[in-house]
Amino acid sequence: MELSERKKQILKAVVEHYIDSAEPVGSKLLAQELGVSSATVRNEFAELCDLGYLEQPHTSAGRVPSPQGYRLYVNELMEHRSVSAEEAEGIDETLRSKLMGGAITNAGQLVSSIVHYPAYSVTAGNAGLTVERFELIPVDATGFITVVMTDDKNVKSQLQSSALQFDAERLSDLKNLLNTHFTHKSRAEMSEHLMSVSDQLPPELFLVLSKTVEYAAGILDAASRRDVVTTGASEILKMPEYRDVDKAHELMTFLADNKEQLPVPEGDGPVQILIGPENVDHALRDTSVVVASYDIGDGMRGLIGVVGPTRMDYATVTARLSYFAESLTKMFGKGLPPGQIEDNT
Amino acid sequence: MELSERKKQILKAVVEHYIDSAEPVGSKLLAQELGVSSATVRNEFAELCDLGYLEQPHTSAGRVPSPQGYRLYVNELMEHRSVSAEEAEGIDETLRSKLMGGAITNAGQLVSSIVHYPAYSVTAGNAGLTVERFELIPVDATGFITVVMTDDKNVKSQLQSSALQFDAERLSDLKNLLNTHFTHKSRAEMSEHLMSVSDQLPPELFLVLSKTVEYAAGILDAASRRDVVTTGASEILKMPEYRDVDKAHELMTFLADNKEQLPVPEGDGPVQILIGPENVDHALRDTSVVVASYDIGDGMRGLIGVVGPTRMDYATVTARLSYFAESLTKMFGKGLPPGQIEDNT
DNA sequence: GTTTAGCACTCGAAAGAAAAGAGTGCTAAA
DNA sequence: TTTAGCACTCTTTTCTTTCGAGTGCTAAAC
Repeated sequence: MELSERKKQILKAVVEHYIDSAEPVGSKLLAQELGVSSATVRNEFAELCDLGYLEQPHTSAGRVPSPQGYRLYVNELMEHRSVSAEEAEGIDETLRSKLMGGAITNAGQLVSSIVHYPAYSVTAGNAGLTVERFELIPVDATGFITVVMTDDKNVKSQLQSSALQFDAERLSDLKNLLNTHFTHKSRAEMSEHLMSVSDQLPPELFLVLSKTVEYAAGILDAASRRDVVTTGASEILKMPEYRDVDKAHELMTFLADNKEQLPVPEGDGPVQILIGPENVDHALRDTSVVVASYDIGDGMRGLIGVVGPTRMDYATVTARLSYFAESLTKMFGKGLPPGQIEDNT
Repeated sequence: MELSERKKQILKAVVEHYIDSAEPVGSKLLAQELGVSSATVRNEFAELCDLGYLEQPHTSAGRVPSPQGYRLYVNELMEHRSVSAEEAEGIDETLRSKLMGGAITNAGQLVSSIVHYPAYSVTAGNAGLTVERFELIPVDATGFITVVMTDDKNVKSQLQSSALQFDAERLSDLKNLLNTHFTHKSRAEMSEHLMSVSDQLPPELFLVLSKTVEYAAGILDAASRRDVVTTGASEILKMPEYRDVDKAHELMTFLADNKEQLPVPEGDGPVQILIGPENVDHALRDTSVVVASYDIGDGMRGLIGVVGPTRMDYATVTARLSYFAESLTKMFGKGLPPGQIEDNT
């Protein structure tokens, strides 16, 4: 059953008042606002309660939106705001100054400072990554530099030393071996192949080879790992719902220790909203999460989320977060050279 | 004036009781413990108050150690505990499992989980670092890999592209140019030299050169930066002194936003303790900080600190922290290959 | 001279009582 | 269908009271 126009109006008003006061909203206030009597509003309240859109903390308190109420608000009632010029300027400025050659993992921190809720940032793991090319550069008698380029054109390198003497020729042989047999292979295939050549090589050489391969495997591992970074947890202490230290503590330790369980929706829309009990995780039962994804390039996506009480300022958060995500995407799209966006190499 | 033996004993007892109860300690309790009457203890209390070692929150409460009292306790009275076998095992285990190829910046997190106070970790900035060697590896017509080895034998690399065509010879020329004029130079010298050659080179070549030099300069910058990472801030919410949300909030935002101001003592001893007002920073006025430094190798030192209320369990924290720092030093000393201890390359 | 028993006193914390106030639900009239 | 009116419910706030731990001081005991 579709709600009457007035019921929607009332629900909207309740949600918005509650969002910025954190106090149950009573009939008198809305009566004034709608130009009807408080009794009328009360009747509507009662019905909205029956329908499950509102709740009352106790008999003689005002009404509070239920999760279902928030859901309706977010889906239909909320005015989709876009960021104001000043906000946009502020966000751009933040991005410019803080992300300059800086780690993508800091994205969460920036968002948190923009929306004033805790935020998290998920670096998309690239599981299918392989090595495109090995390069070995002699340094001295027993050491050389290993350079590994992955097929997303990232380059990592390390100094490697071995007991074995390596002249240029030998190094070149090793390099060829690596490039012919260990490129464009998955982690598992690399290990497998390493095993298979273990008895065809002199043991010292094999040792060096395996060290190099392990280094490369480590790079692939690191790239496939989905890293979650949370920031701004202390923001929640400003909110009345977390005046209760125990509640605050619960959420904060969750954000610190169980961040891997923060929602990572398989996205369709640009911004997704999870309200209270819609979160699978029990610890997030009375928080809401707003998540946006952005394009890193190479078809890969990063994810940023905002966590807050169900009484979250959805309109503002959604607007800022999606603007932020768009800006990030644009930034990457503009084709910054990989060396500059590459995270902390 | 030297305190009498009994006064010391009483002070010690007050500190230790207060450390684990967070309640002012009364004369009755100590009377029982020392085998004297409560009146005697009260007399001693009064004198210790006059001398500034104890304080009373209000007339009819027990006594609480003053910062000066803690100081005396830490300097003379505290039994310097060493970690138990189980603790040592636990710490070693933590180190082994979590630091495997892992970031040194996580040291703080480990310490925090070991001592149950917020912790911070400072990566020692190496300001005098220079580039030891450049290496350029051709990839395709317009791109090459830049490899930079610094004089601490760390190697970083990046893919660089340019509008200019680079054949092997030209690349080799560029490499020689870099290695002859831009190695073993400070950041400033590099920039300076770059300026001075700007008109002696064809502009396109100069562009590529400067990109490369800037990349190297960025690496030196990053290495010289003193990074501070804080973790475990939520630990404070367990402590009675931070049941007050506003206090907790103050400290937490300080740990999140002003971590650069956390004390970085120019160390002499292995572990340093700063008690309450001994901290210069106002926000740390009623917290204590315990800091230890560890050897990274190359003569460089890292720093880990623990932050907590003045009523901190100094004996345990000191013991665990110094054991942790020693273990870290040993780990580095054992000569793990640079590639493994190198932070997130 | 130091220690101890005794006792009146202080002050915060906890418990209880009372008042205030916001908001409701229901009924009956407009 | 809306509204005014009114009794009722609960929380919040405030004020008092009580309770008790702990003190400081004095005078006696060791």
